Amino acid sequence: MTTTEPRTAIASQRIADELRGAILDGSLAPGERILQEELATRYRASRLPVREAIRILEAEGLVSIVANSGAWVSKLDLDECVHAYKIRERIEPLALAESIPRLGTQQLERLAELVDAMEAGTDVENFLVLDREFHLLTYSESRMDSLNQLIERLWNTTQPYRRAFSIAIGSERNWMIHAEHKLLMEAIKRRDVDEAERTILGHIRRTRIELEGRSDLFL
Amino acid sequence: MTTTEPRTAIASQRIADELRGAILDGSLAPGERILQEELATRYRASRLPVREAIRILEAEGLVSIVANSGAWVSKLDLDECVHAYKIRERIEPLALAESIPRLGTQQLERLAELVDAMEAGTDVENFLVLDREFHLLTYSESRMDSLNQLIERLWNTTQPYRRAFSIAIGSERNWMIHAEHKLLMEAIKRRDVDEAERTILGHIRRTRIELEGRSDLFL
DNA sequence: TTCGGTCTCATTGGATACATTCCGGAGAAT
DNA sequence: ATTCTCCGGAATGTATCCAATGAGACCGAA
Repeated sequence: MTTTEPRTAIASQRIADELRGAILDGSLAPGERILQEELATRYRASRLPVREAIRILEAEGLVSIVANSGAWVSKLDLDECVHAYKIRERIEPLALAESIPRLGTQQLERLAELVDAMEAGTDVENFLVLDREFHLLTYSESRMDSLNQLIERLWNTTQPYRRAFSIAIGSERNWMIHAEHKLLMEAIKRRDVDEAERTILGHIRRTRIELEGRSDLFL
Repeated sequence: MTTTEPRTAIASQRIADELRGAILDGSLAPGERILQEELATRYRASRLPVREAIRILEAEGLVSIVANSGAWVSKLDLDECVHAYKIRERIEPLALAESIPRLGTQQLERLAELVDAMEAGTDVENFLVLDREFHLLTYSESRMDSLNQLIERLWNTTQPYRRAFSIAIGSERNWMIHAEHKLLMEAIKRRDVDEAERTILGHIRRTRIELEGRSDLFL
């Protein structure tokens, strides 16, 4: 027993996790109001842990708090979403470069599985889950925790818009995404860091540019 | 009156600001324990706003909380500090590139003032303040709020170590920093984005590499 | 002497109760 | 009719009290 972590999921954390899940899976849409009292009754707790949970999510960028007024699920406008992608263009290549040398065979196999599953499936929700796991897995061995957390935060805040985008384009242009995923995976297998960095950069940038043309997704 | 911001500095925010200041100016050293009760009496508030303030700072990475145990001022090891610099190497060039085209004459003048003041002064605390203002000012017109906040967070968490480093090297090798600042400022004045990106990247990277040789600063 | 267990106390986590702030609507005056 | 004011209700912010967890000291036995 090496870890002395208190395993007690303290209420604030638990509630924050549940709320985050609800936002990511789309149950709570951007712009939706968050009532402290409502959450308190739903999760069988008092308002205090709820408040702390809301603060946690605010720090992660998933919730916006206005003093003396209330909290809402964060709503990005097109610009803010584009900004997130521009940041991703810069930092995800770094995570990839640090991670590639340490990725093991099992992880490479899992990447291949994910690519196949994405190509086979047509369900949007399923694609979102697989795509996320694929990319985050490529970064998983970076040994830069703070960086990986940062990346995950960026993915989280833009998740609703990735969903809207995926639904909007249908499975129409997905062949390009699949091709890029394959290129990326091949570069990783060859441990070709430079090529992998270029590929992920292009992948994110292309997506960003497509996004910039779909301002209709942001009301 | 355009802003409808509630001007009421609610207690949690106020306390968070004071605490952040205390950490940044060195009054609270990394590793130091944070007692809720003590802060409560010091800031004439109950423990509740203090708790929320601590959570806010935890989200910013300045404080570490262990459930049922307490809170401490975050302590980075050498690796974590190096990671922060590696992330900065990737994102600060972006902020600079976005900001340069929009920097105005007044801001360019202020940059020149800061460079001169840094060269003239010998006081470490003063240098830290000026250096920070200089760099953040070069990013100030990026119009990417989330990016600028991210950069500020990275500066904040590494501030104690920049202080220790500055003290350790004395004013000995500062001429190189000053030279880099001047190069950067010249590139900005010429609106030469590429050159500016290269310069800031090199500036951060060189500092990181120097830092990697001073593991003694981390106990 | 050293290791293990228990006991106590200090500190944090949570619940309830109260104060404060903000928003919207009704009503009156211009 | 429009605008200003005032009031009421609802939701948030804060304080106080209680429960629970963790750390350290003290004591006892090997």
